[in-house]
Amino acid sequence: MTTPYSFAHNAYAGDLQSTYAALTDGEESGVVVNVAGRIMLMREQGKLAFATLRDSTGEIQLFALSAVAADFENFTKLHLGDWVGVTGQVVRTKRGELSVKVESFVRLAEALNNFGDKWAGISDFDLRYRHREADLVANPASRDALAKRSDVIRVIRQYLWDMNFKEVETPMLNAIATGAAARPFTTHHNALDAKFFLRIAPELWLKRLVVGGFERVFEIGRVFRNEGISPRHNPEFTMMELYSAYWDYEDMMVLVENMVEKIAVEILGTTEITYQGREISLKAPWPRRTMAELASEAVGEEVSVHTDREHLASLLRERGVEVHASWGAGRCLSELFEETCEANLWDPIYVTEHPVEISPLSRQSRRDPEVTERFESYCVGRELSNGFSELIDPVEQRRRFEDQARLAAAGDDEAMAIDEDYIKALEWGLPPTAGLGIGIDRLVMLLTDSSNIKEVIAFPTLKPLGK
RNA sequence: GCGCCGGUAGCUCAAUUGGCAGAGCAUUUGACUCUUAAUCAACAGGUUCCGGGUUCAAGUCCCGGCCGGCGCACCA
Repeated sequence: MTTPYSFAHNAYAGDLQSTYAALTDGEESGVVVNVAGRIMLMREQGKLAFATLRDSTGEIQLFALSAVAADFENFTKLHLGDWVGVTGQVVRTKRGELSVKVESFVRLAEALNNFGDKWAGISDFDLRYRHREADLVANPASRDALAKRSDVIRVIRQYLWDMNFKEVETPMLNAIATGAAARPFTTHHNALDAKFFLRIAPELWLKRLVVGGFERVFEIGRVFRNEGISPRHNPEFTMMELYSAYWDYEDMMVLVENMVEKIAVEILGTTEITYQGREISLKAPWPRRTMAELASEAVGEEVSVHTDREHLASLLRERGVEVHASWGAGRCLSELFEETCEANLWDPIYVTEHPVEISPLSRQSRRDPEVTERFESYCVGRELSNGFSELIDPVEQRRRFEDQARLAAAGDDEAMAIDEDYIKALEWGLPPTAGLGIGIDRLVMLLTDSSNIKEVIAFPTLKPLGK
């Protein structure tokens, strides 16, 4: 059976539903339209047939009468899932369903596979993720999550464009993987006969653009981290990073809470949301607490980056954490915070003043040189964003990289690699700048009440099927 | 990577203690001029994820493997 190469489509289901909302039962509009989409349901009744047509805007009923529709016999032989183009008058049936009264139709494509049970859809995770196209047809929640993801990114872009941020793109293929603490994927360039790493963060490139005079930049793009897959981790995920010259971390915290509030209001119409059955308010401003304060409250005694390292280590061991020899007081404090506090941070909160030891790209605090002007926002027990006043001093940056190199030498395969080109860039002068990173996938999970990151990624990473 | 759980018709799911592998939907055929997951009747549909083993007998028990979910580890 040959199928057409195009269809003179001129109407959408959603538009028809609103335009003809006032059409009364049994009334005919006199308007003929061409609609197209997928047949989702079919109800035959002798010389009548009703079908439910779905397009990208919604659904509308097709009403076929053998006396009116050309080729009525074949209309009733359409399969669920077939794509059709239909020409007919907009009417409302006697029983009140807005319909296109079929005058002629053409099958645009045949569905050889079905889309699961018409009531239960497709629920098998393996099938849903390996054949997401079928999942999207079968499951409204899947369509909704990916549509909201698109909306989130649109709102972020508009928000930042309105603030004169420029959207830029930086390399994904890098000679060294840096800008974050993570193991990279490796690949090879044949013509250059060179080893490359897929980026783990765009951070350093973006700051080099600030050095070059782009005072406000952002990038939304994929980053790759060679780590385990879990309900909250996909090996490739989408990071939004932005940098603004002349800002410090407090300015950046204001941006984050306002932007997230704006996203929630634009997309959900409210800042009051439910995640996995628990209420959360995303309303700005969010509380700000230092890591040392939160850790102190949790352990019931005053601890900070100035606490004796061995004492912090013993507090960790009491809690069953294995303490590595390379960890200083800063790393110990951070681990203590993660062990005792992180999972309990349900409503949005900023955790600030991370130790220098675990923040190799952050600028030291004006208050205390052992901690940095860094923040992480937490929500539903997870990190939502990470930002800081950027370290702009090339000499100090080199010292920090050298500390990282020592960690790497001690066996930490996630320690940051030294980037000479970045140090050279800082020597040309990075103005006071604040930076931010937000994991888009996790933000979308929050806004779509998704418990698994795969739900908000069109084609999540799956293990290839063995033979 | 480790632990727990799961995989039965195209889809959603049953199958008692180890005892003939089933239903609904989809598909096919037939009936039906206002249906709404239409209804009714009939036909057909199986490597019970794969490979071994125990047993008179395995979807069910044992071993190994594959894929997935959840937890841990790693991390954002």
